[in-house]
Amino acid sequence: MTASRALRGTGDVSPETLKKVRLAAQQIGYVGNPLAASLSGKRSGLIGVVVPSVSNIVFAEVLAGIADGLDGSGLQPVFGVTDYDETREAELIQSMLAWHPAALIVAGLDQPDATRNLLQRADIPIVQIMDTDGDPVDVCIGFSHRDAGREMAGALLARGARRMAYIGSSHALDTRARKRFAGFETRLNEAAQTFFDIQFVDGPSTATVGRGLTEKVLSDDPAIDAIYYSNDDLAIGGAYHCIAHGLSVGQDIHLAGFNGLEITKTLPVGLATTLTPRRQIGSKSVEMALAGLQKNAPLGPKRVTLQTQLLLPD
Amino acid sequence: MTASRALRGTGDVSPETLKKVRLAAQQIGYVGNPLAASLSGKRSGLIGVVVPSVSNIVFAEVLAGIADGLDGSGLQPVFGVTDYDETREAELIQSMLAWHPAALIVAGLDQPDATRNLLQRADIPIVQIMDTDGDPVDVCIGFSHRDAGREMAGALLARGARRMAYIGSSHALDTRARKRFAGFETRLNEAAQTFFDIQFVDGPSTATVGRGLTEKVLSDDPAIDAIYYSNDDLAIGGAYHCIAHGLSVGQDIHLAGFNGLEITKTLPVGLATTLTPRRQIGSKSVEMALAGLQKNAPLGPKRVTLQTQLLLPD
DNA sequence: TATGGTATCGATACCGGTATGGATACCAAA
DNA sequence: TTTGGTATCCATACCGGTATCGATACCATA
Repeated sequence: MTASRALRGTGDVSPETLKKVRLAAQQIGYVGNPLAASLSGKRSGLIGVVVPSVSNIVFAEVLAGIADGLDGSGLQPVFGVTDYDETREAELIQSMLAWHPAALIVAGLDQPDATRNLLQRADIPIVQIMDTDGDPVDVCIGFSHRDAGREMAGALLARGARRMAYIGSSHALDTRARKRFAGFETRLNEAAQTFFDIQFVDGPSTATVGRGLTEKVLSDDPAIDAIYYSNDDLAIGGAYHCIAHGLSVGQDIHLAGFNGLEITKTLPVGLATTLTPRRQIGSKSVEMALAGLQKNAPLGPKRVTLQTQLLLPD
Repeated sequence: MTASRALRGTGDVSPETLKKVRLAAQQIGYVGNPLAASLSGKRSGLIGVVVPSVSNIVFAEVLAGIADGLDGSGLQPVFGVTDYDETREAELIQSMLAWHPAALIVAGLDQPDATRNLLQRADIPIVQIMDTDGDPVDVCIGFSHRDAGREMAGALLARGARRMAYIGSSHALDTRARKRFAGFETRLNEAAQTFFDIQFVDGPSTATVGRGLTEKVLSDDPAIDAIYYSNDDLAIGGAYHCIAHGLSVGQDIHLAGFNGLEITKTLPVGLATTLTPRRQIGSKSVEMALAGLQKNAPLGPKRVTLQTQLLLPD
């Protein structure tokens, strides 16, 4: 018992005993068993992370941020991938909770009620990330997709675009893309405009798909002068189409993506996009989770909204 | 005890008892505590994953493959990110092992001896991934970077390239990039050739950096007729430079990357690249780990080499 | 000297499962 | 009837820590 206290740095151990214990531990190469510690103590050493995808660079960067934020905390991240499947998400959360994690980080605010209840009952900090348009179970951090969509619409209108099309993920799957769409459309309506074409992607959003749909949209209606894509991958495909067909982006047509991927920065044609603080969301979400563990600490804000940054070509 | 056996499906439970137990469990909403199970039984429910980076899409896809392969196995993946830092890697592996995971998946074959010993002593399946040029601690799955480099060199030579440059990650950090470089160079030497310029990237490999270094290489020596990049991100930057400057890729200059990222497929200029089976490495590595857990199972191969695929523009 | 307080330490009881080796019951064979 | 085997079930002892509380020693104060 004294040894346990000594190694953990909990009080009630004399300096000399502490030294002796440390030395002994060193010599026999003692390594604590966090499994046992988690089972015994109230505090568990695991933190659950549930994201819809990792092969998407956006969530990968969130994971990176989480790993970063967790550095030195002594917590190990356990992750699960839902593949945008609500059933799978519920199962995953179930099985994560069974491990009695110290906290849970979950992407999105729009879980079905059953899942929300599950989270609520868990009685650990629940940090919902990537979105702030809605009510968190506990706390959330991210940004407003609705505002991002609306802002981009405004920017395109300001550039003189009048005949716009949308190319994006299926709304059933990606609720955040839907919110951007809604925000964008609202702004259009305010300007007495509307989408002239809407193309939904089913399957993964890749440049290849984006290029194909861009071609389709423009051949169906060559007068289209702006396309809003639900993400940069698709938009890059659109840019490739324009490059290949000699269309002058910024003149003939405006392209707008979302995320502000590094690769859009050097693209030889101007792409509008919204830079999202993904990595920061990851690391901050950890901070919020950790803060939630301090039982006496002042309750932080329920909702942390980070700024996105509109990136427009010259 | 009987309940434990019933729920786990271990034998020695009568059909009726089994039914009763299941029903009762259902009714009280019993969820087992894998923490306790892992502490008690010899088998743990965690599997460790150590990768150098997740914000790199390549490793992100490996994680996706791992999550995929783990689906239904009842194991939870715990991950750690080393940031290409050997010290950090050793620490991470240490702390993962403290959790007594069922198996460990680690990127790379070239850990320092101390780390290898650590792994060796763990007495669980250790699956090293992404590389097969070397000796695994236990088993490994991946492909030969040396061969990939050599193959690409051959392809560029066959296309008539004679004055080649290399742009890539620092060799100190990325041992696999170094192996590709070495393979490439060996092939060049066989053809009595050598690199005319070598530019090392420090910091992350991005399209922006690739574009900048490409500009530098070509302005230093406009006669360069092929550039081998250590990955597609850099190569895409090179492609952007060429597009922006009206260089005819495939004629004036050949560009070769590595990984076969989706986005290179629709790039409006022809980029040579090597498609790597990242996702498959992830899922197969899980299979190998799981196989290693079956104590009586026939010992699988120590080294599984997957095929890469050379993708050349028309 | 008696009393009370503080610092330090250790015995004990869990945390929630699983491995193990009986105990029990029932049936068939001797 | 006795013996032995099989199918089930359960009591017990851990797994490796931590929470809790009592024991001890030592010092200062009355």
